[in-house]
Amino acid sequence: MGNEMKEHLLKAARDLMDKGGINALSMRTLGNLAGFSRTALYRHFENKESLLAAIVAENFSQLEEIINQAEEPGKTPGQALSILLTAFYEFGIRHPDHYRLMFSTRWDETRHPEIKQAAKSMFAKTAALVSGAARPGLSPEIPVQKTAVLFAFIHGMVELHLSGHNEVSKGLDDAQPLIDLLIESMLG
Amino acid sequence: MGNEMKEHLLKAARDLMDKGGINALSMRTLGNLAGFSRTALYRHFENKESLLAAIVAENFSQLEEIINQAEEPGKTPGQALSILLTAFYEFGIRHPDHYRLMFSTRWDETRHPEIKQAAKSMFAKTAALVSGAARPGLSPEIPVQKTAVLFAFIHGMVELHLSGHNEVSKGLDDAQPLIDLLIESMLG
DNA sequence: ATTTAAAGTTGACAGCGTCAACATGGATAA
DNA sequence: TTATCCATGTTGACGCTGTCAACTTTAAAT
Repeated sequence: MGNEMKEHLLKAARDLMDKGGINALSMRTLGNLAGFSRTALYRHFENKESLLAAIVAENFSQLEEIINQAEEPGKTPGQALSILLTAFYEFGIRHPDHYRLMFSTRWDETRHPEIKQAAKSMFAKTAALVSGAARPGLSPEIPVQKTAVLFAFIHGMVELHLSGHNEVSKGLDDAQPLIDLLIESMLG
Repeated sequence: MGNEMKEHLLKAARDLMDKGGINALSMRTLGNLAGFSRTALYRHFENKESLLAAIVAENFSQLEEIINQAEEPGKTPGQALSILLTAFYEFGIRHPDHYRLMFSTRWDETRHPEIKQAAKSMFAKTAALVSGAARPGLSPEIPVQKTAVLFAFIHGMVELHLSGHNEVSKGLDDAQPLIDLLIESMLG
């Protein structure tokens, strides 16, 4: 089964990244770590980009699952949004290299449609929550705009943290008040 | 004068980046483009990281200048904030590789203190505007938190745009309403 | 004028992604 | 059963990268 081999390679690639970051992941060392020669992977992945794309696709599934699990019943839309954004932020903090691979890379939409679709799906889920919190009679594009603001905010929070540029929030404990402040401002 | 040579090299480095992006900037081609041999630069910059750090330091000065120029008299703090964030966003859109170098890279605070200080200076300037818009008697840490939210938001907007992950705002025209929506929500 | 230090050059090393040529083995077709 | 073919894996090679060591040249300082 070729799929078995692919999964084996993806697992080994994750081990390399977990140990030494994105720079430790080279096609040659990956081949060796997996117990093959330097170029054996090229029978299973066209090139490094497609290997990374496969990892990213897995990550998006994982992130979507985390977000779904964070959903608890009996919450107001505002509380649900807070939980969602917090889970998103925590994912970024805990998996820096994977997060950057997912969101700081330009994934060609035509070459990697699964990735773009996963991102859109997450956006839609968030937009639904925002719409649920909107007062009836509100202009229909407003929730989409608010969702975009929330997404840009939480993504910026993660990126600033990962690059050490965040002068205020040093971790999740500091980020939580900012998340809630924004949600209150936008939905209150 | 060694400084002359440094400036010449930095100028050539910018030309390389402008023409072919960050990947086109290699020490070897830079040396050749500047009219020297492969390794001549190493007499002026310790390594590639310190060369990039010098470029980034220049960029921060440039960005600060742009932001200062965007300041117009006779504006409310909300309007001034909108202008500031818009100028920041536009800078990121117009200089993708430089922006990523500035904000998507972990610049060691002890090794490159100028860079960290430039970022803090920008943050402080923004915080002053937010404080100016705050109603008197407000808890003093609230403006700082609001500033952090605004900064994360605008940075996220740029990053999402640069990586093609922004499902809503495709450019400045689409970003402007989001910027103003957030400012109204936070300061209104 | 002699010493010294800065600046520039060439050769080399280890690493990278990736291609071409070749070997091997197992499934498939005759 | 035998012959063919294709998927898989290996080795060698190319051109690229950052960077160091050794050497030469140039200019300044004593």
